[in-house]
Amino acid sequence: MTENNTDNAYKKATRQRKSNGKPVSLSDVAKHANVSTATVSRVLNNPEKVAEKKRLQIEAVIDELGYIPDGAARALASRHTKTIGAVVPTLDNAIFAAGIQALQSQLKRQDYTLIIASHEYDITVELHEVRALLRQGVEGLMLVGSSHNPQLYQLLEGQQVPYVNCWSYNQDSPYPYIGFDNRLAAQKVANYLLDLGHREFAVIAGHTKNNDRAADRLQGTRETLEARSVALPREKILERSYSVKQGREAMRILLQTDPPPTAVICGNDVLALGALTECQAAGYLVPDEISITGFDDMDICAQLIPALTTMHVPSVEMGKRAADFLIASINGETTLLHTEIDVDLMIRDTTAKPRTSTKT
Amino acid sequence: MTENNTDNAYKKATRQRKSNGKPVSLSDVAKHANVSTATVSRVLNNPEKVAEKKRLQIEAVIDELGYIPDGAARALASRHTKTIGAVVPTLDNAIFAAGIQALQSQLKRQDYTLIIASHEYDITVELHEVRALLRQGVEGLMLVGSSHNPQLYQLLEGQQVPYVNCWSYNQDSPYPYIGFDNRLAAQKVANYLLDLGHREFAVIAGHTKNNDRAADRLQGTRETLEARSVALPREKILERSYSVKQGREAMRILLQTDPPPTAVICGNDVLALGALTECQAAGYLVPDEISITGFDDMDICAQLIPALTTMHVPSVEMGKRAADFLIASINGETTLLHTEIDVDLMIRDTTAKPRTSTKT
DNA sequence: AGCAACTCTGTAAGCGCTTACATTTAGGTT
DNA sequence: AACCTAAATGTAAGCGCTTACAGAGTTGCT
Repeated sequence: MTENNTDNAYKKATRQRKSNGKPVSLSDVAKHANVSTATVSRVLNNPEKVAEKKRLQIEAVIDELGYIPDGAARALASRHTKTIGAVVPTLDNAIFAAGIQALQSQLKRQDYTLIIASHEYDITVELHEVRALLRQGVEGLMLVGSSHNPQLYQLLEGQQVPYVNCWSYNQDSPYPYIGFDNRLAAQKVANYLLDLGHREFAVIAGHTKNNDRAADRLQGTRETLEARSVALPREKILERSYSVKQGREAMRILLQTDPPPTAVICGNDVLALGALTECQAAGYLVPDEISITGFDDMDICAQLIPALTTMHVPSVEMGKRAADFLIASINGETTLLHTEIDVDLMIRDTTAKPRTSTKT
Repeated sequence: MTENNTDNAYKKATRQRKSNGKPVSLSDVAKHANVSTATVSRVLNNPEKVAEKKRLQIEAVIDELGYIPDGAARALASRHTKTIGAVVPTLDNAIFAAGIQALQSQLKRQDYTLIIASHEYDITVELHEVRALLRQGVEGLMLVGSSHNPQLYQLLEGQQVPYVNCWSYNQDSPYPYIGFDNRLAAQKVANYLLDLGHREFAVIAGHTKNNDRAADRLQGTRETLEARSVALPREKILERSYSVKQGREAMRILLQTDPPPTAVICGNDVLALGALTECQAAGYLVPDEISITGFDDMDICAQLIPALTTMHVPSVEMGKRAADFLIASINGETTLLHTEIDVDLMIRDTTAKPRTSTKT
C-alpha cells in the first residue's frame, strides 16, 4: 500500500485529516462552508435553529470532510460529558452483565455513553474506580449493593454527582436505591422450603465479606429458620466464591455431614448448579432426596434437567430504571429516592417435599 | 439532614466545591499553594520535576480541597484521553465478558480506561458505536471478528486510531488480528469426531449472517466432512441464536431426523448445553448414543455431568494481548500485525466412539 | 411606510488544563 | 566574588468547542 497525498475527488470525499496531519476541526468545517463556527456548532447541537438551506449545506461539508467532533472540547465548553459510569464487582457474572446491558441500551436512547469499571469485590479498588470515573467526567453513577467505602458517599455528595445503588434495597437509608431486599427474598426461599416440610438445611453462601447481597441472603435464611425453630448449625453453612466448581466442592462436603441436609439453599445459581451437579455425580436424586435452590434466575436455570428452583432477580428492570433515575437526576428532576422491585420465586423441579415427611 | 454552609475546618478539609458552586479547579489549588498552575500541573503529571518540599505541600493542598482534575480539559490540552474502546456483539455472552475483563485489567495497569459498546450483531450499529467512541476520543479500539461495515476500516484508517480484531484470525488480511482461526478450530473438532468413527453428523450453528466466527466454524466443519466423504445434508444443519433454549429446540428437531445423528457439533457451549439437556430429557445417552461438542470452553463445561468436550478459546489471552498491542501502537512502537493464539480441544465426557462402530 | 417582533447568524470570551519558552534560583567552579 | 550550568518555577498561548450577546435581515401588523 502506497501513500498518496494528491487531493483528488475521492480523497476529498473521505479525508478526515488535514494535510498538516491534524484532524478536521469544527472551524475547518466553518471555513469550507463560509459560515461562523457558531453556526456549525448549532447544526450539531440545535439544528432547528439554523435555516434549512444552510443546514443542509453545512451537513454536506461535514460529510465531505469526514468531520468528527472532539468530545473533550465539547465537554469542556458545555460542561456536559453525556457520560455515565457503572461500577460492578465483576463482569464475569451473567447477572451483572444483563443489568449493565439494560442500563447501557436505555442510556443510549438518551445519547449517553456508559463507562464500566469493576473492582473484584474490593471496596478500596471500588473507591479508586469511582475517582477515576469522576476524573473522566461521568455525570452519574450506578453502584452495586450497599457496602461501600465510607469515603465514597462523601466524595459523591461533594461532587454533586447523582448515583444509585442497585441489586440491594434499604428503605431507611438516606442513599438512593433501586433494587430489592435480599434479606426478604432469602426469607421467601426459606419459608417455601420450610412449608414443604424440610427441617434439615444447609447453605452454600457467597462470600459475605464486603458483599452485602450475600450477607443479607444468608441472614434472611438464618433468621427465618431460627424464627421457625429449625437449627442451622455452623458446619452446615459454607461460604464460597461464585463458581460452579466451588459449588460442587461445597456440596461434596455437605453430603458427608450427618444427617445430610434435605434442602440446600445456595447463594446464587452458579453455586446451585455446582451443587446440583455434585448430587448427580454422587448419585443423590434431586429433588427426591435433596432439594436445591438458587438465586438470580439466569437464563440457563429453566433449561436444566431438573430445572432449577430459584429467586428471580430483576436485573434488566434495575438497569433500565437506574438509567432513567440518573438521567432524571442530572436534569434536575425530582426522583424517588427508593424504588423497590419485586422478586419472584420461580418454583421448578429441584425442590420437593422431603422424602421423610411424605406421610400421605 | 440540614444544609450547613459554614466554612469550618471540617468542611474545609472535605469540600470539593467552592462557595460559588463550581468544582475546585487546578488554579484554585495553585492559588492556595501560592504557586503557578504549571507547577500544580507538573506535580500531577511529572512529579519528579518538582522540588520535593514544594511537591508535598501542593499535594497537601490537593487533598485539603478535594481537587479532582477535569479529564475533558486535560484531554483537550494534552491531546490524550487515555481511553480505549471495545465494541463487542453482546455482553451477555460469558466468553466476551471474560475477554473484556482481561482487556480492562491489563489497560488499567497502564492507566487507561476502557469504554465498552455493544451492537447485538448488527454491523450498522457497530459502525455507529465506533463513531460514538471516536467522538469520545478513544485512542485505540478492540473489535470482534472480521465482518465489519466497509466504512469502518475507512473511518479508522482516516482517524489514524489503532485497532485490532479479536476472536478471529486471518493471516492474509491487511488488518490487524489477535485471535485464532475458527475454521481450523472447527476442522479439529470434526476430524476428532471422524477419527472416533462417527459418520452421521448434525450441526447446531450460531447465526452465520454478519458473524464470521459462526460462519467460519460452520465452514470448517462442512469442508472437513466433505474432504473425508461424509455427507452433511442441509436438514442436519440448524442455525440458532446463542441460547440454551434454542440449543434444546434444535436438538429436539435433530433427534427426529432419520437416521438420527451420532455426533452433534455445536457452534458454542451454550447451544451444546441445550443439546445435552434435550438428550437427557428425551432419554438419549450422551456420549453412548450421541456425542456432543461445544465451542468456547466456558467455566461451567468442565463441571457438568457429563463434562462437555469443547474447543477452548483463549479469551483472556486475547484480551491481554489486545491491550498490549493497542498501547504499543499508541506509543508508536512497531507491532506484529497478526498474532495467532493456540486453541485446544478439551476432550471430556460428551464424546465417544459411535455405538454402531464399536466393532471390538 | 414605519415599527415591533421574530428569526438567523456572527463575534468573541472563555471552559480547565498542558507545555514551550522565558525567567529565576541554587549549586558548583575557578 | 564572578561566572557557568542545571534545576525549578512561572508566563502565557492555546487545545476545539459552546454560548451569551449583539447585529442584521425578515415578516407582519397598523
